[in-house]
Amino acid sequence: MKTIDFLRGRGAGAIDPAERDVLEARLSPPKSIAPRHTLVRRGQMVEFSTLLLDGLVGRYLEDRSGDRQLVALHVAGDFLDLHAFPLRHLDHDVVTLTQATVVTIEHAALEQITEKQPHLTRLLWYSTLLDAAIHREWIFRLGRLDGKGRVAHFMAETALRLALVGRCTAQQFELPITQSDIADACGLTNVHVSRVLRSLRMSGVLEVVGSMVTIRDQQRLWHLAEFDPHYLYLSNDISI
Amino acid sequence: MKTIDFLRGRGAGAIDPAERDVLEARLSPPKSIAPRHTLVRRGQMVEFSTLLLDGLVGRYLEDRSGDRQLVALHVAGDFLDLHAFPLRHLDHDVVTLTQATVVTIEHAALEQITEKQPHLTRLLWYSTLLDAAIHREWIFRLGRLDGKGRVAHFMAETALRLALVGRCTAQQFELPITQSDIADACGLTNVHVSRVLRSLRMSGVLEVVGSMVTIRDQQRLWHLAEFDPHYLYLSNDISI
DNA sequence: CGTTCGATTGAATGTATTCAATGGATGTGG
DNA sequence: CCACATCCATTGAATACATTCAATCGAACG
Repeated sequence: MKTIDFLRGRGAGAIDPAERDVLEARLSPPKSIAPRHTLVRRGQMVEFSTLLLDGLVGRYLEDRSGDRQLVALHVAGDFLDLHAFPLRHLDHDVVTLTQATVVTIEHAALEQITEKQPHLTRLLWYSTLLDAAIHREWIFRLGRLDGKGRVAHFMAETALRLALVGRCTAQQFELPITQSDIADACGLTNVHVSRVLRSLRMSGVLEVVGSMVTIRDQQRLWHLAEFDPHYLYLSNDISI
Repeated sequence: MKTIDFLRGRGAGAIDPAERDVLEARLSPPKSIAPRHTLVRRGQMVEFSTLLLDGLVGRYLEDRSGDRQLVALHVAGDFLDLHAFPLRHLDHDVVTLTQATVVTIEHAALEQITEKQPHLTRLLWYSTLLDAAIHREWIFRLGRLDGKGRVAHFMAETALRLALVGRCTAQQFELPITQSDIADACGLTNVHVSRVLRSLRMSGVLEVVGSMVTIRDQQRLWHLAEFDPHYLYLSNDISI
């Protein structure tokens, strides 16, 4: 079995092989999940956490009228709900966007790790703080950027995070989600996302054909997005 | 010295007196900080974390033109930059909004705690995850609410968090910050915040006189804000 | 073959911004 | 003590941005 992508490319004091073994030994066998399947519902007590091996998963808050705000998008290597270990239950829903492959780890096992493996514990903690750093950047995206900037920022971030786990090469990546999903992430309507993507395409910044995204001009994309990957805490040896 | 307000009113398995002693024994003497003073700058390596005893502190991301997006507002009892312990440096600035009183704890001391005190470690972890939960709600606020809803949501959250630490009684609280600060938090201009506050005042929902905020109709405030305090992980015995 | 879903476009509307001007409150130096 | 500057809040007018509503179209699916 392929080594999991957990924390791959991140600046944290690397997870050492022994720790990786400790973690992997406690993981369930991989499981495949259908698209648009709810893994964890808001408020539900959870006894285990889920690590994403492949696919895309979203975390959602719902408004009164049932419209969803995407508050996080997860790619391979991300823990989806490690937060639920200290918190005991989540304040939001966790839903697959695409077909996904996951493994789980019991909270009892995580508790053992916190008792016996302080360094590994700090790495797990660290990974939840990366989520928080990304949350903050999403606040910035929504609070300070217009539609074009928001979509550009979303794409810049997603490309980079996918690149870290080998899912974006030569400025191209598969993003098998709808324009409504992008709208949910960017606080826009699907109609406006359509117009924004056209504008990005027309100006030669970025092209979406089917589910394949191609970045044509990264410099302008990053400029539009006011994008600075600092917040992703990449290791120094990652070239962008 | 008054017991610190850390995790007061939260649902976590309570911090027990022995643990509280462990923590308090390692805290520096209290220190007073002037308003608008930068405590931690983005990217700066930090060797200690800061716990807020009194006052208001903001965490900011800056855009290219120097405009700030507030990504978090901290009240008494909050750790301002516990994130910096696993992360080593921050992706944002930490700035006092008002006069503030803080104590610090060395990262070396926190590391010892993670080696010897797994339960206390989980509580510290938990407190950073509360920050993340609040981040998510801010994403919702910016992505799904209009100006009136955003300001209402900001006020509803702030009132409740201040109430937890005894700084909001009878639906009144001191909020000695400017309309521009509120604008920075809500992704609006100060001009529009002024209009929104007028509208909230006119409709009898909320009144701001000087730095004193009075909630006149909590039910309508919460409705406008689509506010549900679930995400604050309050203990069951907290009445709102 | 008809249905559904996602993407696209146009027109009208609404919300928030920008720019500019004003006024009150506070603080400072002459 | 007054004159002046500064900060914050407020208001109006014009503009920009995004939404809503509605219609169309192609592709995928059963």
